[in-house]
Amino acid sequence: MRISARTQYALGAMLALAGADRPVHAEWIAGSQEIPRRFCDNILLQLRRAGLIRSQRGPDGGYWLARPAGDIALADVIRVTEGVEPAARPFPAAAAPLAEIWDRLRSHEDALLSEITLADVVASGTHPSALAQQETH
Amino acid sequence: MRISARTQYALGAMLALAGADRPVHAEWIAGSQEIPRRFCDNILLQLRRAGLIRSQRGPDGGYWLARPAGDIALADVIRVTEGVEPAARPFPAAAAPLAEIWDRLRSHEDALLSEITLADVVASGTHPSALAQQETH
DNA sequence: TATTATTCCTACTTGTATAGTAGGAATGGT
DNA sequence: ACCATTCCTACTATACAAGTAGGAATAATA
Repeated sequence: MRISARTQYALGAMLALAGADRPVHAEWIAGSQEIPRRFCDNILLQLRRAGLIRSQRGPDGGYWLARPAGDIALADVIRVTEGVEPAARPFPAAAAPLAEIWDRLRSHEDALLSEITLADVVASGTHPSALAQQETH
Repeated sequence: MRISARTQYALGAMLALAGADRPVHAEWIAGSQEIPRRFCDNILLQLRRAGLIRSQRGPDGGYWLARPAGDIALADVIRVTEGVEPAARPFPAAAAPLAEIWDRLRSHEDALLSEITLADVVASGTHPSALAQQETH
């Protein structure tokens, strides 16, 4: 389970937005999440194009979530920054049974990341037990 | 869950050895698993140094498993080829709750790959149901 | 309308890892 | 002596990740 810096930053930015109650500047996001300033711009742009956040230009502009934090899963963010994987090269027939295992792992990962929302993670910051319950249902 | 070509090949090679009942040549392993010939050498060398396989030089030399296929987990092979991850960079404090999630995913992955052995995978080639039972105990 | 702060966009640079290849030395059977 | 094999170091080429550069577009404010 590879997590690129880009993805980590994107999730951080989304969590920052989830915790804010009004539009915030890229400057502030970058600062609070320790994201290199211009790289942050770059990532926010990508998130906006994907429809996860919205923005306003000019002084007193900023960014905010396009949907409530409870409606955005971690997987939604990750899919954007990691892009869609280029369909693994043709499998050596002899090792085919492994494919089933990779599939199982991928499914589990996908299920978990799809059911945890930004709101869950924000809540887990204050209620440390919140996330622990996620896996059970 | 990233699987490099190297790891995929290494697992293929190990499965090939698990299915053989006597020492086999790198030539044959490379052929049956569609591994580039010299890259295969390279990988077998790494597996031998890690103690997973043994070898014999000269004509009629070859490779074989160092332990029974039932005693070698997929994770044993993967740890060798993927090396040990270089301890993720310091975490932006603001996104700390994510660390817990990455940990959970990694643990699950590790548990699954540690309990499936080469023998299990070989068996699943003939009994397609064999692998499906693994996750339950 | 000029100024200024912000988002927006393309393209570039640089570092690192992956996927292999090259050339040959060492070994062991015949 | 010969030959097939494993063994070993080092090299190359490509792709991707991480981040930077330069500036255009937009919008509030004076």
